[in-house]
Order: sequence, then structure tokens, then C-alpha cells
Amino acid sequence: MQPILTNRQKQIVEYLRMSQRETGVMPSTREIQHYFGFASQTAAMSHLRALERKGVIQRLPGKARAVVFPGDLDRGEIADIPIYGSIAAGMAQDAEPEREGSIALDITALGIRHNARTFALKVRGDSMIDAHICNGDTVILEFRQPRKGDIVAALIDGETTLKRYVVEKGKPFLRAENPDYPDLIPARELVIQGVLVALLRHAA
Amino acid sequence: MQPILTNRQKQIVEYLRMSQRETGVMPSTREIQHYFGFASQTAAMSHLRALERKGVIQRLPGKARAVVFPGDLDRGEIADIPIYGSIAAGMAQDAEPEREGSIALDITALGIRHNARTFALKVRGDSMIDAHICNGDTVILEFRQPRKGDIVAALIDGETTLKRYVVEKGKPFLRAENPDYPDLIPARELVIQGVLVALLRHAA
DNA sequence: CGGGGCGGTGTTCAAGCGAAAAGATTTTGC
DNA sequence: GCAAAATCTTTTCGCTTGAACACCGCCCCG
Repeated sequence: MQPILTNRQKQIVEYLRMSQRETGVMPSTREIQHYFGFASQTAAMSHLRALERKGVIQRLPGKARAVVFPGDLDRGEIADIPIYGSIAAGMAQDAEPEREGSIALDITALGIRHNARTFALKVRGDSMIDAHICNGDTVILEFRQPRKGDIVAALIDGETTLKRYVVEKGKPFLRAENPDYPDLIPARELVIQGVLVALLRHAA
Repeated sequence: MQPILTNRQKQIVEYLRMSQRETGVMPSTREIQHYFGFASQTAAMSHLRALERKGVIQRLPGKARAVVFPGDLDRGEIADIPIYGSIAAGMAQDAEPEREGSIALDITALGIRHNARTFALKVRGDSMIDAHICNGDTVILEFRQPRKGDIVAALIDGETTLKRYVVEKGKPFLRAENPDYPDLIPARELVIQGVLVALLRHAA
């Protein structure tokens, strides 16, 4: 059930949200006053009181700028997962190490540990299509040792690809989830860069 | 390039993060003082100054509790997308309207408009497997009119399913992306509850 | 061995800021 | 139509809080 807000109260909430997003801190009552052109700071106070009564915000009495949206509190920890370019899931190609933005999401909801080294890559190609990983998907990877059957980003013979990590007869190798692509047997080295923990697809 | 922090400075940062997550506001210098058992508030001050010098935090001079992590600022808007139970992508079943938690993520990164009515559903079944939507995936839907070829959650003849929205000869109907499942031709009503905008998969 | 960064203590000051008391006017909901 | 909200103004008070100054011991590094 949504609380009913007046127009003015919606404006106040919108200003609070904007201020929080742009400056990082909540406005003081006097900042609210000046923003809306009030002649007195008490006007802002009473609006905050009204919003608190309706449960839209919570305040910590006596503390400065202590306005919180309750929904923001029971949110888990939000982490910025950097996107390190794209990765070939088709033909083996070099993966660029440049950071190309990041995605922010609630990592506890995904079961990602806080101190895990996590990063994301855009998938290029369709060699993992039978694992339902498509061209253009963003995969979120965690740096750790892989288990059999994990999908991994691996540096095999100098190039990075996304493949399934398979062990047969004690020998690890990489398998594409697409019959058109061959298995990759490491000639010398098989360096695992990350294990897939989540996938994010963005409908066009 | 990561700035080098001393142990004490790491503790301070950790406390700032904890305070921000649990109380919703940044601690004042005196709160930092008491938490660490400092005899003077200046100790907290100098730590904050050091952290600012190293670029870990930013401060707004003269303002109370005005400590921000720069990374949190250039993040887009984070929204809590409620999860309304699960949805059948196989056999048609009722979708429960109960809210079962939510996921928080940066919606601008996904191209979701701010005032869009967005919600999420867990996928049950494999009738959309050829569209690479698996059992257990979480689909994020936006309430709007569907276009041809969109994947939609639809209420068809009293039950909710996830299917592709297809129009042929001017007549809309729903198609499963799995040859084992038949098309669904609406007998009376075809109510679209949401259009797929994103998908989140969580590796076990 | 001398300087600089780190990690503090003690004190003082002024601005920042929430809060309360006492109205006034308008809108809204039974 | 009346009471309860909503939306403000003026004024005053006092805790909260950032900030500055002076000073101390420690350890590392060249």
C-alpha cells in the first residue's frame, strides 16, 4: 500500500532524492528552505515531519541531515562491478583490459561475497549458446579456482575466451557449448581469469 | 590505480561504509571519535583529511556529515525492483501476486526509465528455452504496450505465462519458444502484464 | 640524524542545524 | 459545515558539528 502524498510533498521527496544522488548527502532543513524559496526553515521541518508520519522517510532525531528512505536501508550492499571490455565466446581474440564503465547492483542478492574480486565482461559471439549465453550478454565473473563444469573466462595460449571448464582423465580443457566450435586443449598454459557467477541480459 | 591505505585508514573507511549501510547517514567526526575510542575529535578529522587527500572520500566543506565516496556519485539511479513471485514459462499456472523480496540495481545502465512500472518474476519451466530464458532465471518486466516479437508476461484466459507476443493476420497470440509447447490463442482476453526488458541469471 | 608521514591529545570557536512555541491561511475529508 | 490536515511565517534556543591551533610520540627513509 502506497502512502498518499500531496504535490508539495512529492516535490520535497524528489528534491531529497536528487540531492542524495547529485551531492551524495541529504539537504539540511535550511537547504530545503532555500531551494523552495521558503521564508522560514520551519516550513521544511513540518514537511519532513509529515513525510515521516506517512512513513516515506525516517529521521534520526538530533542528528544533522539524518533523513533516510526506509527502502534504502534493507537493501544489501551495492557494489560497482567494473566492466573490462568484451570477451570472445566465439573465435578466440584478445580481451581488452580497459575499463568500460560499470554496473551497480545488490551483490548480496546474487550471493557474491563482499571481498570477492568480481568483474564483468560483455560476451561476443555465440559459442556458449547451448548454455544459453548469448551474444551481447554481460557475464559477471568472480576470480577463484574453478570447479568441474563451471563456465570460466580463461586465458588459453595467450587469448581469452568464455568456455566451460571440463576435466577428463585428470586433464583440464575448455569446451564450447556449441557443436560448431571445437574443444580447446591448452598447449602450454591454462590461466583461469574468472568463474561465471551471474549473467545480465538487456533486451533491446 | 588503488590508493595505498594504512590499516587505521582501512578501518575508518570500513566504519564509514558500515554506518552508511546500517544507519543510512555518515557519522560525524565525534561519532567516529567515540566508535574508535579517541580522546579527541581531531583524530577523526585528520583521518578524514588523509582519506580525502588520497581520493578515497570527498567532503563538502562546512556541511555536516558530508562525506561521500566518489564512486557512489557517478552511479546512476538505483531502484528496488520488487519480485512478485514466479511465473510459468511452461505449463500455464497462476502467478502469485505476493511480493517476495526485491533486487536493487542501477536502472539507468539497463535503460529503464525512471517512472516506468517495473517488476520482476522468477521463471519456472523451460518453454522459453529457445529464447535462452531458463528455469530459475529472473526476468525484469516493464508495464507497457508490447510490440511484435516482444517477450511478455501475459494473463491469458485467467492464467499468467511468459511467452513471445506475436501478431499474424492482425490477430495477437502467444508463442512458446520451445517446439514442445503449443501456441496460445486467446479465447477471450489477452492482458499483457509486462514486457521483458532484462534478465538476470544467478549461477548456482 | 633530520624530516616527513602517521596517529594521536586537549582546547576553543563559530557556524551548521534541528527543534519548539505561536500563529495565519487554505484545502481536504467526512 | 466543521475538524483535521496541509502549507506556510517569525522568532528564539541550544545542541551538533566542522574547523583551527598548538603540541606530542613514533617509525621509516634517505
